[in-house]
Amino acid sequence: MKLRPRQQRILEFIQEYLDEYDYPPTIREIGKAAGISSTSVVNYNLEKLTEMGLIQRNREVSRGLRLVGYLSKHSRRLQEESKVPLYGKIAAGEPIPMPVNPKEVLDHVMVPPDLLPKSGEVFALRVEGHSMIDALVDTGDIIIVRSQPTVNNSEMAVVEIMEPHEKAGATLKYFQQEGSQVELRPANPDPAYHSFWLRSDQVKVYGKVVSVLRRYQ
Amino acid sequence: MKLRPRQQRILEFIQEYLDEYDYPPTIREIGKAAGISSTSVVNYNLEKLTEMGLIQRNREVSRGLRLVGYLSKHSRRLQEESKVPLYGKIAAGEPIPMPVNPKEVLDHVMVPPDLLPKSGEVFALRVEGHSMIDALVDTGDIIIVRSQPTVNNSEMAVVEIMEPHEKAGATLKYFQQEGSQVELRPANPDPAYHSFWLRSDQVKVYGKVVSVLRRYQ
DNA sequence: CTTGACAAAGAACATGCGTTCGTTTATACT
DNA sequence: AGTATAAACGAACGCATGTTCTTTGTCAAG
Repeated sequence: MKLRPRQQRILEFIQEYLDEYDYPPTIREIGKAAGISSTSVVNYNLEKLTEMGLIQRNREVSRGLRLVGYLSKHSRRLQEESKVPLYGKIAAGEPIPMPVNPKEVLDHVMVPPDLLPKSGEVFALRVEGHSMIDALVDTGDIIIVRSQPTVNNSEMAVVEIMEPHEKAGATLKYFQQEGSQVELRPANPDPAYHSFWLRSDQVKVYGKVVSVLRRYQ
Repeated sequence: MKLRPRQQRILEFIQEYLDEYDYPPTIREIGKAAGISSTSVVNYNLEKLTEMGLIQRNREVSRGLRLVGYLSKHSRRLQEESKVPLYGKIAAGEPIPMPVNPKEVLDHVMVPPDLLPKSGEVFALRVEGHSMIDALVDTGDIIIVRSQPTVNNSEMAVVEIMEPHEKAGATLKYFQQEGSQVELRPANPDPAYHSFWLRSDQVKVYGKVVSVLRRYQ
């Protein structure tokens, strides 16, 4: 059984009404909002919605209905605020081609508000590789990145080495700019990891790392 | 103006009722719950509560009241579940006397559910010191600890070195037990940091580290 | 064309439910 | 004690609101 437009409208209205008043509407209020002149028609549709499990009713009780799965405005805001999109993996090591750009959201990560910047867009990435191990970031960690087109020197940044550079791809490194030269510096004493030096126009900055989450096991 | 017991009871009842039905009670339902025989008395008290700003009313409307600051059961659960008590600082370095025991809650930390273990009590500590730097944990980090009386070898643990040992105090170390000997091993190549060897009865285990949160700046 | 299920309408009905009012009982102040 | 104010009671009132019943229109199946 599928939802008719009128029933869709009724559900919408109930939600709007709950958001505004914190208690459910009466049958007549629903009727008015959905352009239904007769209370019996509203009742009829509410019964259908009940059968479909979308609402629950308490008969003989004024405003005796609840919207299944309804979250208060407050709850929704709370939940939405702490949800950060996870775009994919970031190489801490050799740059890997990575779709930071095509903002394909693979998943969402809940992040407590204390770990988010006061302003700005943020996104999350899962770290792959060991180049930033001395910066206390390693494979498996989730980093929270604040989107910004530039970063200050010595901040940990998500950057992309642009085509046609042979090392083209995105990577996580310390960022250091001297004139038009940019150094992308790893944080690993192992000589296998080394800085990249590039012209600033070969590097696109996605943002800086603002926090790190790690789960053991 | 202060709350009379009867008014307290009314507020309680409205909350309970909302938790159960998702819509507010009628005056008569309130009266019944609060042992008030007359609807006018309920009305009288609701007016008082409105003056005090504890509820809001829409006159002439059935169930036309809202509880100021009410959070749905669902919201409260969501908020409560992710709130972890912060007991204080933990030494990653020389043990410091620390009140892990007197469960004085200094603060609370919001922790996303993905970073919490499926079961068990957890608490949070702020790391002080550099001994675990090779384990990617350093000063300022927040560790989430699962309370448990024992840990497996090579797990990162919060332990207390018991009195009357000269180094008595709580500390964060890798835990390694061989027979009745316990090694508390730091993760810092600097020789200034070194393992402690103790008899197992000189060590009390508080729990193991399950996750780490870090905020830059 | 007829039938039957579905959707909608309108009216009538029966409670549900907030309001009002006259009265009575506590509580506090002088 | 006397008076004013707050708190509580019970009953009556009336609009609010859910329910039920009859009727009408639509549309697809037989």
